[in-house]
Amino acid sequence: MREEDSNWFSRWEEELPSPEELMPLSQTLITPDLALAFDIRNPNPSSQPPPPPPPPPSQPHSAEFDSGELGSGAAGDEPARTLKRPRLVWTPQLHKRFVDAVAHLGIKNAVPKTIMQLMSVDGLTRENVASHLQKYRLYLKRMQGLSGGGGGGGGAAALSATDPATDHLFASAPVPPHFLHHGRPASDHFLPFVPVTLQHHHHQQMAAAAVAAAHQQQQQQQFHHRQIGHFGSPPGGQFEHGFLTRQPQPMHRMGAPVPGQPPAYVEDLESATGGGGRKVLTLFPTGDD
DNA sequence: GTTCCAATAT
DNA sequence: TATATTGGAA
Repeated sequence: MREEDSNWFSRWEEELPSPEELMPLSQTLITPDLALAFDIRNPNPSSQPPPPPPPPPSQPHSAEFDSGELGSGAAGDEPARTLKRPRLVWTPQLHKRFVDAVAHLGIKNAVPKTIMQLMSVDGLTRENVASHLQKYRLYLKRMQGLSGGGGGGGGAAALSATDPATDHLFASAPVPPHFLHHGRPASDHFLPFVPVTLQHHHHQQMAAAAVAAAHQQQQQQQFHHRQIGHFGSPPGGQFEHGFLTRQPQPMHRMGAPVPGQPPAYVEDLESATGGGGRKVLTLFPTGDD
């Protein structure tokens, strides 16, 4: 049934590559390195955490981060390098950005490094993406397998056929149809991100205040909100984070004729996609569930 | 030398 | 289970 297929396309076309949708996302992961280097802690545990991370000139004490303790072992000397980061939790938002990046790049160029660059998530490493990509590919392959059966047209069949318990995360993001069909770059010839038009916005800061529970515009999917142990999360306080999206790193490419450098995306507010509800994108659940 | 990818480990 | 880490290959 081609009709269903085309239907898919239509849907995705709308849902997918909107540069605007892609760019504004601002995720922030604080790496232990940076956290330590900048001494990020809880400057204002009272109510509003408006202060971005200005250069913290003074530091009374290290917060729960290092503080000494647990001296046994070889930890306590040079924390900065070779530090193990906490496991990255792939939130639906993060995954969405991941999928969008892959969709824009096309399967050919969708390799960890490129994906990571386009995602522009601070703290995200190539390994993180690679690992996720591996699993994502398996997911796609699986879907290909059963979408070929006579069931019904891909989407619906795939959705119902896949076990929600097996891949809820993946089910939360739209899957570019061409992924399932053939390896072809989504970009025919025009698609390297459009350097978002600068939007003059006097944003002061975007520290997430961690508010309402997370409900996206996505389909009716349910997620398990789980508390994750993150980096500088005070065990009894609120989380603090909110930073800058990763900036283009001064890296010189070696023969990579792919899309030009990831333009420095300007931060921007995300406008709801017709839903009407504006949502604050926060990295972690507030635990207010 | 770097990055990808699949397998394997935690 | 989900993610990290490893090791071989391009």
